[in-house]
Order: sequence, then structure tokens, then C-alpha cells
Amino acid sequence: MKRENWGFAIKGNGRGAHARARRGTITTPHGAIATPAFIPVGTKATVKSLAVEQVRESGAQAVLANAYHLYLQPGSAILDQAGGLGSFMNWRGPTFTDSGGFQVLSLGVGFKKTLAMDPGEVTADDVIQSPKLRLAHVDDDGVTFKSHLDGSMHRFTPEVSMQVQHQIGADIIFAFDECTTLMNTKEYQQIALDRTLAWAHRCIAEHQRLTNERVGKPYQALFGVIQGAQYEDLRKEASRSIAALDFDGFGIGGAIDKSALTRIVSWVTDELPEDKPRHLLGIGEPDDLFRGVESGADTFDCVAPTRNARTSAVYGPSGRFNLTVSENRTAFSPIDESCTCYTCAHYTKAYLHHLFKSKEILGSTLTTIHNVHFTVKLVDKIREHLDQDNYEDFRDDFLARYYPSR
RNA sequence: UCCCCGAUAGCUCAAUUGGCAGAGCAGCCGGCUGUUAACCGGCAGGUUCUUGGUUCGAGUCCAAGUCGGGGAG
Repeated sequence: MKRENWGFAIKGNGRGAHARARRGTITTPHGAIATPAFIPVGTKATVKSLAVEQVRESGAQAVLANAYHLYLQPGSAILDQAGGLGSFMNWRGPTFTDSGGFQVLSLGVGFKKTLAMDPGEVTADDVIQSPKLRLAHVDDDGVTFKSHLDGSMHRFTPEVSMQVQHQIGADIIFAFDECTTLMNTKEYQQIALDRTLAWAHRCIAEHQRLTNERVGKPYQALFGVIQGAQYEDLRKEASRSIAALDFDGFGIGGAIDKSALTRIVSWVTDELPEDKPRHLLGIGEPDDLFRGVESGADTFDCVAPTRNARTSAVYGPSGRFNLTVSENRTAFSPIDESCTCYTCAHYTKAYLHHLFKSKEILGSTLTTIHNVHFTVKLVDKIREHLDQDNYEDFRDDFLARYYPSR
């Protein structure tokens, strides 16, 4: 199997307390990604509320879409006909797709809250108890689910996920995995882990078959996904067994106990080969990005910047705040005086407050521009300070300003 | 001048034979981590137009008045 225009090169490592941190470059058929990097989420082939030019101006090097959503609408065959995800959505750079494994969790168990939280905070209310209300059911061969759009029945297996992701045509695709919650017992985590490993073998086989069959298409790199929740033995076991397979890189997934993020990700990366990239799935709040880099992750994706933006929460110089608070009614200054994004260059908090209060759609666009710019640039700065060998000074200074109460 | 209808949270309106006065929106605040999310949650908000009466108990029934809407002349 030829892997043209695919590669990962390490440019340097951190030292001391952040020795696991790496600087590198991922090469894809649609361009390179300097790592560490934050990859904005464009689930349905759009970074919600932004035109592609605005995504690019934010500094984003790549975008991540979702196989489950695009399979249901407009249908992955249409993306194939369009020449692939990037061509379809007019994004010229590298692209990722998630496998749809996460939707097994979000539609199946109905986990309503966050994936990254303290286990003690998760209550039964956060999980849909009634099997009748669940949209997805898992078995050893795959997942049967009901479309949230029209109720029609569908089935994803590892093979189907690979076929769908090949039609969508992203540069980096993920193996189909079963994502669990912190509520599941350790026994169930082990079952899900075994299933994810068996599916990993099937994903590789189908990926190789499709790669050889679809001649003339750009090579798509396949990342294996590591689960194991908050358990050291499970995480390490999963890392070793997934690392032993012929994957191009790795996704670190599953429910992550936020207070132990550094520890959990480090367990995993210590077992992974140095010469393949690691993507930390679904992580993207500022403090977690520092922890992720220090734990040896190379790329990150997260809906937080875009969802927060649409729901009026923005990243300010001294923390996240809600634009709709009344004091912003007459706050005639930008979200962040020192920010170089389009929104901060031209608009005041008072104007953005007005747009949200009057439910004008421009509000979502302007705040999304800022939050994506903020998050992408934060990881860019982390990368640059790793290069300049003053990472920890930068981190300490940033965290002290961003989280003044800690 | 007479007749009819109405008046309950900032706004629009609910409230069973008389039985703990509620909702939506607006307001204030919080949350959101591989997007079922321009979303979700919490809090606050009352002399039920006024005065008197009936009743164990009145937003509800009775009387008078005030204000508003409609009709007649």
C-alpha cells in the first residue's frame, strides 16, 4: 500500500517537566500541519457560522468533519461525486473525519453533558436510562441506529465506517470505535475495549482494500483510537494493542476524567511510538490544551470554541465570559484589546451584546471568528514557544492571566 | 347619558363547582470539551384596578367607583 504525500516528522521535543511535548509536521496530500495544532470542528462540512475564508483567516491549518452526519446528510456518495470533503466545502487544506464512533455514545447512551468531567459529577440524570429513547444499540459486529433526522434505521460496522470515510475523502480518518462514559463499569470498559480492538483490525483490513481499490485517489491516513476511560491498566493495554497494528497515527478518545487529563494522556503516549502523530479527540479548553501538549499529543479538535461562541461565551484576556451579561450593554471596547482577529479589530462588546440580545445571526459569526482565532493562535503560540525553548514561562504567564482566581 | 365587555408579573395571557395565583416572552445569572446544541439550566419578578360586602376561605360571587374597549343615543 503506497502512502504518497503522507508523513510525520518530529522537529523537536520538550524538556524537563514537559519532556513529552513534541514539535512536528504532519504531511498530507492537501498540505502540511505544523504541530502541535488545534483543528476546528466542521461537523457537517462547515465550521458553523463561518465561511471558509474566515476559517482560514483564523489561522486554522485543517478542519475536522464527521462521517455519521455527512453519511446521513447529504450522503457520503455526494461528497465522493463532489471530489471529496475539501473540494465540496471549498477548504483547500488538510481535512479529518471522525468515524461516527462518538455518535454511538451521544445517540446511544444519551450522555447529555460533557465528556471531560469529574466522575463524581456524573449523575444518572446525565444518561438516558430507557433503552426505548436510545437511538443506537451496539453489538459485537457494529451499531444499529435510528437517524436523528428522520427516524430511519441504519447500521454502521467498521467496514461501513471505512467505506463512508473513503467516500468523504478526508486526509486523516479515524477507526470506528466504541466510546464509553465515566458511568460505565470497569467490566464494561473492558468489553468496549476488546470490541474497539477487534474493530481496529477490521478497519485496517477494509481501509487497505479500499485504498488499493480506489486508485488515483489521494492517500488517506488511518488513525486507531485508544479507549480505556480513567483506568491506567486499560489505557496502557489499549495503547499497546492498538500501537501494534498498522495505523498511521492515533486518536486518544473516550471519556476523560478532566482532573486526571495529564496522567491519562501520558499513560497512553508513553506506550505509543514516537514517530506517529497523536490526536487528542474532543479537547480544546485553554488549560486542557496545555495539558494535552505536555502529555505528548500533537493535534486537537473540539467544539468548545465554536459552540461557546454561538451561545455567547467568548475567550477574554482574563478568562471566558458571557457576552450577554448586562455590563456589556455599554462596554465599548473589544473582547480582547490585544487580540488581532477581525472581530476584535472592528467590533465592541456592546455591539456583540446587542447582536446576541436581538438574536441577530452576525453575532454568532463574529464571536466564532474570535474564539476559533483565540484557540488556534493559543496552540500556535505553544508551538512557537516550544521552538524558542521558553514554553513554561509562556504557559505560566498565560494561565496566571487567564485563570486569575486559581 | 345609558347598555355590554374587560382590568392578574415589565409585556401577552392562564387559573376547574369559591380551596396553596401559574406559563411564555422580556430581565438577571450560570453552563457547554471526537456538535442530535443560533442550545440548555437556574433565579428573580404579585396589595390579582380601588373601596366595601357575602363566606371558614374571594383572582373567582355581590355593590359602588376608577380606567380602557365596543355599542346605542
